[in-house]
Amino acid sequence: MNNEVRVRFAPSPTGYLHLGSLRTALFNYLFARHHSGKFILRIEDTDQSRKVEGAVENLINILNEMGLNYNEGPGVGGEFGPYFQSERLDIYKKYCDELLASGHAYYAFETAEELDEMRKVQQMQGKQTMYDRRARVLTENEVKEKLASGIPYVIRLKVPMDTEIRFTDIIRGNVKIDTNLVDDQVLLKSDGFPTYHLANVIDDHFMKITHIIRGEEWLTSVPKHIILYNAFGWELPQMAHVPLILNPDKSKLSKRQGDVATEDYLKKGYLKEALLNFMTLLGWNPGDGEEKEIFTKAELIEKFTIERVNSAGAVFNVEKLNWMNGEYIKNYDIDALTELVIPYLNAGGIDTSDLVKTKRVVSAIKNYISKLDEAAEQAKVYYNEVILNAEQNAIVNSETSKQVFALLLSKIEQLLEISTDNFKPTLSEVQKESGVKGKNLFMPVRLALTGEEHGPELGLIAYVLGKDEVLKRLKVFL
RNA sequence: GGCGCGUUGGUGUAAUUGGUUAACACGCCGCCCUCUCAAGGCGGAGAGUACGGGUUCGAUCCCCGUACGCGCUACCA
Repeated sequence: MNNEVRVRFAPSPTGYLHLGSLRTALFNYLFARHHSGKFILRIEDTDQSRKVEGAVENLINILNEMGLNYNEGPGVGGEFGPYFQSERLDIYKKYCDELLASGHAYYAFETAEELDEMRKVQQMQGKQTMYDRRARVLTENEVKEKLASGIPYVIRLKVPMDTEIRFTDIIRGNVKIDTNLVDDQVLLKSDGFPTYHLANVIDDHFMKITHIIRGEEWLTSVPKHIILYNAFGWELPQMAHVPLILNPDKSKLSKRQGDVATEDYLKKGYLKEALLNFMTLLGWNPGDGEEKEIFTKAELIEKFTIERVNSAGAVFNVEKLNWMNGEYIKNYDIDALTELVIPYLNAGGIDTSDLVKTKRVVSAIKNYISKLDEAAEQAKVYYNEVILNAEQNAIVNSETSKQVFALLLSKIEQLLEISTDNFKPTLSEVQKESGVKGKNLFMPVRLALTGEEHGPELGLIAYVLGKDEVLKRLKVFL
């Protein structure tokens, strides 16, 4: 139990689940399950100015919908809560005071305007913009006075000078950064809330996180965290910074260039299994020359290791997602698929009250769609009323067409039921006996049954319509 | 600008960790199937591993430099 793996997904509630976050959550989840460890959800809601109504609920819903169930966190509890940072303010305060007392942090009183001014000057001088650590020289009495007079303050980290922080990232290997380049980060804001850095370190420690798996954008702030761990005398968890997901132009995946919210993809009819499979393979592969690409969640859990996560960013390729989603649709259990497809058919104005027919339709279209929102368009042909234009009427009313219809009719009447297999042979018989073949044979039948010149193979159409409906439609043109 | 990270066909990834005709998938093109649009089957083009130097009998793989891309550089996460 002592060596139990504990990882966390710690999003700030922005209102939707970004695909990049989804993948981070996914990697954490797979890692935890692979090691029979715990997957924890912690909400990083320390930025009061960015609060979004309902964001947390939405986040939890999507996580659950995606099947990334967490062992501890909002709603499920756990012995290391609370799991909202906004409910842990007293903890941060306490440890910040400790830092102050041990000389690892200090008070600073600059206003936002003063800091802006400072940066502007630095910029003009061509210097690096960072806090000039001016408050470090304040005497104890000066600090006391300012505090007493009620001037707003922040607490900053006292970064040790002239040294180098080295650490090992599971994905990136050894990284080193000169501390002179590390900012005296604000730890506690003037509103009493902690910044990410402070809250993160404290929470990870008390929640006994063993592995920090998060986005690459955090890599450069690791030194700040290490300084904090050292100041507290706490053991550093292992770290793995996963690569970013990119737009086709290689910039960080953004709203401007398409959908980035997981819920948008779900809405369009990407199956969660496919999305999970695809996202996992973006920047990871099982190695060993494995050529398979379709994996069940259980397989992913079994094979997943963070060591094999790539270090380079990966372009999000929707085309491939479409293909993979199509594969999942083709192989999905038909009853389950039908259930999933029904809302999309209804949205397209298709009446699905006849479940038997609906299921036939779904089995007919599943090979032809790559996402569920294409279902209605594909299914339309099976619900069409047959309305023909002049040209099409001429085809249907030709001498040979009438002959074909009559023959076909008599043969179908003898069939017990039309199946996907027996319709084509029946047509072949008609061909032999009537001498009509090719387009002259098929097109009239297609038009009579669907009113369309294009569409799926006739066997499929006849099967979906069923014997009675086929007969009915043929009789119209006799 | 500074610092950090990265770089294998258009895209996602392989390559028994220094010895392969650099492989697979998506996409693209062609053929077959065929009444049509697809699907499916078969095949093809496409990288000499960003570039330049090393180390080595031998580098996709190790080292250095350059270029390019991305990230960070907030009292946001």
